[in-house]
Amino acid sequence: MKVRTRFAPSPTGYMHIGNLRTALYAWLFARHNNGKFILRIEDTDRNRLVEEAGNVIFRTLKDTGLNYDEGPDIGGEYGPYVQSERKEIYGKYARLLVEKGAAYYCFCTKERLDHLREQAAAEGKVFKYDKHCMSLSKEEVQRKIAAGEEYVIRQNIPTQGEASYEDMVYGKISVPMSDMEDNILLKSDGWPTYNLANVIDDHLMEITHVIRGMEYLSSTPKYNLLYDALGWQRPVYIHLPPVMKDKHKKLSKRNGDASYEDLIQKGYLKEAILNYIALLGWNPGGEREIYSLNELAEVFTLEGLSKSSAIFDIEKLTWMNGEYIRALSLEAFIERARPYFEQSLTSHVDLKKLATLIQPRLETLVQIGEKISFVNALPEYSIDLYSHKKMKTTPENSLNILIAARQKMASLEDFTNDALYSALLEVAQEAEVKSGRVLWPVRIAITGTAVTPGGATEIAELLGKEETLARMDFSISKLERELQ
RNA sequence: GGCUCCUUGGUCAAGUGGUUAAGACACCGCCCUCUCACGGCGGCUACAGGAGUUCGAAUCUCCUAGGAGUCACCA
Repeated sequence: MKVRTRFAPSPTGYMHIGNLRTALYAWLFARHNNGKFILRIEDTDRNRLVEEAGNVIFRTLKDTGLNYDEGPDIGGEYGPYVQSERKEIYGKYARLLVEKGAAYYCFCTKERLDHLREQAAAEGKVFKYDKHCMSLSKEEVQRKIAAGEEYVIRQNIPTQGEASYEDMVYGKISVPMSDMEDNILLKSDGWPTYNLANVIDDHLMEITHVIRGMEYLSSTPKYNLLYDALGWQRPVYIHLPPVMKDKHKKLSKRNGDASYEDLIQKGYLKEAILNYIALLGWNPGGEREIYSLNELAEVFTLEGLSKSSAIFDIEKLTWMNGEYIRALSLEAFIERARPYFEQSLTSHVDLKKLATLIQPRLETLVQIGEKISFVNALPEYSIDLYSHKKMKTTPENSLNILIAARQKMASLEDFTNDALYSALLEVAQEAEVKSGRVLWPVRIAITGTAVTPGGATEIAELLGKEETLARMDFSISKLERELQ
């Protein structure tokens, strides 16, 4: 059997991490099995459409490398791949279901339904449609339709027995028929509901494995009834546990910002995002955690899927992102980081040198700005920074050291890290103090920053001789002034 | 509330009757070290609770509790 999976989002907003993970798993399963991955847009709810949403889906899938073999914008032999372009198909099958007795026309008004609902609520019962219109004769139905009465088509669900199926992750699921309602298959506006459309499309598109969120776990038996009525083979079901924001809430764009695009905005690498969410609810068994997309496709199997929900942990993603950043070649890193450098760097320094210092110290790309601000200009700083207990430095004992260091540095032809380092060690020796007594003050003097990506000599090399000496001079006079 | 499902440390998780109950993130400590980070070493913390079955239960059964999903002319 040729595996065919699909990702079938409705274009009603942004794509968040839970959606992306569903797409990822469907993609991985298809790729692992040498099958096809299909994108289908489910836009039958004409009221909830969001203008840009379709494009966000296309863009995200392309950007992440979750390439689809068939889809709205690339076509395929099972198209169209947008439900709004398949309207007649659903109508046709809805009527076929009526003929087979698996569905029926319903003319009940909203008023009657609301009344029934209120009644049920008053009695403390769960509302369930009473199959009122099922008793209508064929003639009555014809007459009403001819008279232009609005109608829907409802699924006719047996009142007795149990409906069950085998889910690949949750195992056997069985639901009493009596708990299922005669859902609407075709709305009065002529559009199908998900209940009908997903079945028709998955079958017509020859989807073999339906991979989707577990919110469909208990309604799947109803869909199976439709497959059975039509004499179609049921697909294999793979329901996924949800990705949570915390113990109680599902991840949502509203109360967090875990959309894919938000994470990219925050400086996360797409590879890290994919890698992290792949492991949120699935694991390959071993201890390895870093996998490229293709490596994931190689090892992905259903056995690794878990049944329980998983909380999205930004901390771990952040760690993994750091791993990905560090694994980049210097060139690749500079390429990725360029926009951030351009945004926050105003002075001219050797980008390669800066990148070398910064790359191993980054967890996200946006941290670049804060980490390199001292490069642009010496910030306002307090001379308290010269105090460091472990280095045994104070503003007072730093002053003379800085003067000596400044003189030594000025005499250097070769203003590189190594040369600077040995020069400053000499200063320490001459003053008969430990290296930290000179390296710490120098770093503070030229950066005015407590924590910097690199030591005193690395930063001196980065800034260059002229700038370094200028900053030394400034800091020396600042100290002289403030120590009076 | 009915129905469906879930439950190993703060988080992700290995584990499928016999283990000192892995590993990772986070946190803490130490080491490395010109600050920080990286790296190395070590520590902390878990089988939701209770009954069974069994020589033996995180693993099997039942009950309880907690949680999630669903109960739309949304998907």
